[in-house]
Amino acid sequence: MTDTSEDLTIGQVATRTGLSIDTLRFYEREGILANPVRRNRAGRRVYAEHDIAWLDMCVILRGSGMPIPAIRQYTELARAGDGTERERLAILREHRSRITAQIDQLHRCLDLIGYKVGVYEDYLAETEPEPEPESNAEAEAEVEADDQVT
Amino acid sequence: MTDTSEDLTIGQVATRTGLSIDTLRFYEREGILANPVRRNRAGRRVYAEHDIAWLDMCVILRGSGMPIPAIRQYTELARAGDGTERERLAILREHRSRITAQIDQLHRCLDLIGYKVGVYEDYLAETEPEPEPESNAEAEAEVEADDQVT
DNA sequence: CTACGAGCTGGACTCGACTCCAGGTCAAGT
DNA sequence: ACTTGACCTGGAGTCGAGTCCAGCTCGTAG
Repeated sequence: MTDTSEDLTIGQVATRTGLSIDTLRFYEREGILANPVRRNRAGRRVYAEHDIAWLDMCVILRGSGMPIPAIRQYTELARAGDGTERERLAILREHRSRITAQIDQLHRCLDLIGYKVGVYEDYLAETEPEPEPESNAEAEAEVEADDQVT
Repeated sequence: MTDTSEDLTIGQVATRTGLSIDTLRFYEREGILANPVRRNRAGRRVYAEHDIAWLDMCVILRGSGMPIPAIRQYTELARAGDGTERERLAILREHRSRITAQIDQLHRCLDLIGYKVGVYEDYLAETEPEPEPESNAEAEAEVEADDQVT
């Protein structure tokens, strides 16, 4: 069942997931594919549509900083099937809390940067109202260490 | 000027910034300290209060994923002083846009996880309404590969 | 005097996540 | 028959960001 339906080569999977071929093989070695990849008689990998879906998920999780061991753990539980739902849920919840913490941290950084950008914008608006289209004049300005700009 | 005011040892800076001593020396080698660290006659590093402020900023920037070369670049401009404000502003703006992109990405991941958590919660609520306080019974459930749980 | 704790240096090591490479196989096209 | 392109393997290399270590120097306390 589900045999001649929609088989994909590693190249196709690479273009569709945005991962490199090397990374796909690497992920396979790392055991984060939902099920062992089939091979054709030439020994080449044969992927199915649902591998794409799984990999898309992996891409999102990786993009959010989930380390490969955690993804592998989740994958193994999913492979094991029934009875592992609680653990999978725990993994997801934990990663979610890490993500929200990370978002908070990023917002703190945004605040900092927003403040600094404001300072610089004000400064530049004061001192140089015109954008000055063409000039590579090197200004050897007074380098007086000012604690103003932190 | 500003000599005997508030000198700090590397150990104090480490505890106050949360960075390790090794990391502080590493950052110094990487050139992301606003000004060269002074030394006492024994050759030991002597930090000042404003180094803490600068390092706190570095910690925030690093925490938001800004790579060390970018921080160094910014630092060098800040060291160079007047005339580099435009460039500093550009660096900040660029990093800001990377941060917002990253936040978006994290939110997308949160959506995914939120969805999955919901699925698992519903599933567990259906099949096991009681939290079952004490039980390590290993349920060898039917392991039928279901595409339901992606 | 000796021991200790805190620092110092240069350089090696680790870790995570890829990325690259040499050398080989296979199927299809010319 | 031969070339090409896509794929294979095992293993080495890279990169970023620290982290660790051996062996040394101080200053102080017992």
